[in-house]
Amino acid sequence: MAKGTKIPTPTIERLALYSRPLEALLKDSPSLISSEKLAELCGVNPAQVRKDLAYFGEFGVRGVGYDVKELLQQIKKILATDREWKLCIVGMTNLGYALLENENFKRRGYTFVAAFDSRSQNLGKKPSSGLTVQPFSRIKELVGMLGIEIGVITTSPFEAQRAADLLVDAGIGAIMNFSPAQVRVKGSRVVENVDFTVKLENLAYHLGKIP
Amino acid sequence: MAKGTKIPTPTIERLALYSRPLEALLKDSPSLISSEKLAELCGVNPAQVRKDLAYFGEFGVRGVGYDVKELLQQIKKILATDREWKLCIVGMTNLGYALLENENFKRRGYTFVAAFDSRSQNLGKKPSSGLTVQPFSRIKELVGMLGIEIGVITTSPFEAQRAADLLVDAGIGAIMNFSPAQVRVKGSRVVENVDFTVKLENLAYHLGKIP
DNA sequence: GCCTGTGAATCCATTCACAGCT
DNA sequence: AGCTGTGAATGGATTCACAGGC
Repeated sequence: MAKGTKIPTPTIERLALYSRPLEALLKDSPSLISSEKLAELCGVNPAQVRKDLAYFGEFGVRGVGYDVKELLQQIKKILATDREWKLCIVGMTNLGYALLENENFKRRGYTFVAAFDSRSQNLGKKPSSGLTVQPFSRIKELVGMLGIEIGVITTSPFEAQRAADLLVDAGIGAIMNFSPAQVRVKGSRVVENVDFTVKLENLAYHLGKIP
Repeated sequence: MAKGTKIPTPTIERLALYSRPLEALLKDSPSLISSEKLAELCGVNPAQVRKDLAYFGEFGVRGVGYDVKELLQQIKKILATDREWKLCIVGMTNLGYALLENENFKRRGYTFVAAFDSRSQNLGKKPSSGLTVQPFSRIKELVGMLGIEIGVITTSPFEAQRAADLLVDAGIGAIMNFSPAQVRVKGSRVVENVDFTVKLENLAYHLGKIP
């Protein structure tokens, strides 16, 4: 596969998807898996699996399949999840707290090293071992000092844009926004808007049509 | 636009997106908006906005634009969010608790009427006014009795499939799964898998390529 | 003149089908 | 024989560009 090809976003998201069952299969042996088997576990098409992987190299053996352990390693390398990432949370809402303590994040090497809130009554609290809630005014200083790479926004929708601006100004690399307000940033920074009321509304739409 | 046309999922998700700024614009007057303006607020293409809306009718006036209030009403009707929906949470993790108390859900008419957990030490607690945590064994009974339409799974990945099976068996209409394990259900039930570690991994991928 | 509604054109992603390797 | 890697074919979704109505 030619280098420099633009990789489709759905492909990246599926790579993450593939890694879940692979992790579970690590203990099994023989640790080989076919594209058909993996596809079934993830609910996708086998050709899709092969094409996704082929963007990055030839990881399989024709007539045999993929080695589970090696494939997982390769995927982690591609996704850059073979190392620790430093995050901060902005907005100590219940959701912010839940993410801070989230086992699935920890397990994958996403570590929260700072927490911010704008409401003075929340400052100084310790929602997690070693973390003290800091005011927005310290975002710039701490993002730089601690080398924070990803900012997670869990404020109310009204504060989301301000939070994003502060993070960008602090030189953050990427933003994940959980508030139901689209945030816009200048430059080529990476932003994921994960508004899950949108997903709920998709469910409501489908349910509303049936009865 | 012909009736019976299959509506693309992205269109539904964007309709939800459009409704956010429209709600904020409700108080303004004159309460008119052009596809271009709305598109800009949501970060999409103006033609996209018009095409999305055209699937469902002619809501605008040529040469003028869309009436904010009426457009919002129409969108809510399409998405079936002009009424209350009854939900339950399965898995009283931090995330489960955060969703239960989530203002954005409440504001949009999504009401949690039951909460379940499998761990006996959590049973009987009252995470929210009027709600008592119930064992999995009561899912079937309560989903039927309370008329619960949407089940939200916030268990560990290891319990997610069992939770889904129990919900389906109880006759639930739709499932939203927050655990990082794909759940599969038989039949035509609607399932949304909202694994946000997948989104994080997308950010990591992009960040990993830059420096 | 202005902005919607929409066929046509383009772009992107998925699936098929088979050549190629073990 | 079996399963990967991939060009070709298909299927969707987005964008363009303009006709149509205020």
